[in-house]
Amino acid sequence: MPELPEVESIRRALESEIVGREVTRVEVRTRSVVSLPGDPPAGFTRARSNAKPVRTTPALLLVGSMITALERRGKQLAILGSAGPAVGVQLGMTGTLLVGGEDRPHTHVVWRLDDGRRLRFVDARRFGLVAGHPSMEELVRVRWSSLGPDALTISAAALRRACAGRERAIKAVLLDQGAVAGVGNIYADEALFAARVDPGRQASSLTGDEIADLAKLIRAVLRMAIRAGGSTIRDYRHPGGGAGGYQTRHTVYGRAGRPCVVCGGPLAGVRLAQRATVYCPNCQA
DNA sequence: ACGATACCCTGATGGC
DNA sequence: TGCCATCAGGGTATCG
Repeated sequence: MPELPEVESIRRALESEIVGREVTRVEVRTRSVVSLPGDPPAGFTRARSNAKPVRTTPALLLVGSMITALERRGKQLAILGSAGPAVGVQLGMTGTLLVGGEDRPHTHVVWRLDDGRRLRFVDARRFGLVAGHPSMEELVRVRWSSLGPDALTISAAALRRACAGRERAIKAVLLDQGAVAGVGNIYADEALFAARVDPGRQASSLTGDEIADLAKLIRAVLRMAIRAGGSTIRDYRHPGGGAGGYQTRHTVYGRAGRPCVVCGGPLAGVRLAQRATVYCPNCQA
């Protein structure tokens, strides 16, 4: 659900709220959204849901640690603990991290902090994951090593490498986290429109100039979205509960059939890489 | 190796 | 109103 700008907005908000706080206890309410060393692969655990009793490995979930930093790569978050452990958080489609506030349904993990507040992982669809690791190095090895370069700072050269030899559509490449980390369905369409590139173009067919332009516009679109606090379409909320503001600035996402903001022609809605895709057939020829 | 598919799960929406 | 089908911002496993 949340793409890079939403995850980065959450990271920044949490950074000022919880860095420096000590975790005094953790409550795992839904074991199937938690991954710990020795667990079977995610799919297996997922299918069996809560068949296993809750296992307590509090230190790996930061109990006894002070939170020292929050890091992000693509859409992935990491919460670092002073005693060594690091917790990876993947928000999936509907996941979020909240501090304080009202209790909510679909709360799966609750960390109690030394100032009395609680950090919660809430995720209606349960596509998200909270993963405890003994160290940040281990988290990076297990969960981040397969990610491509971060989209917020992607260079033209890096995007060229991601597209080289790829016969798939450029949009499919942008959505592939192993090629470019952080772009999801909204910002893929927005960046491709800004760059005037047809989302169905074969990635390998883009010229050097087109790649350079696209890389620059991916960075620009993501930066603007972060500045606006991300896009709130359905569920996304800041850790304090507020909504983002970038959804009012979408040029194509969610606007199929409506006029293109540049040429006035009707925007096309198609299905590409199993995702709803909106583009201007005239501007993105 | 790559690309396309199925699947994980709940909730909102639109058509009948 | 109620029911059903369809659709969602994502990631992974598996198959060809």
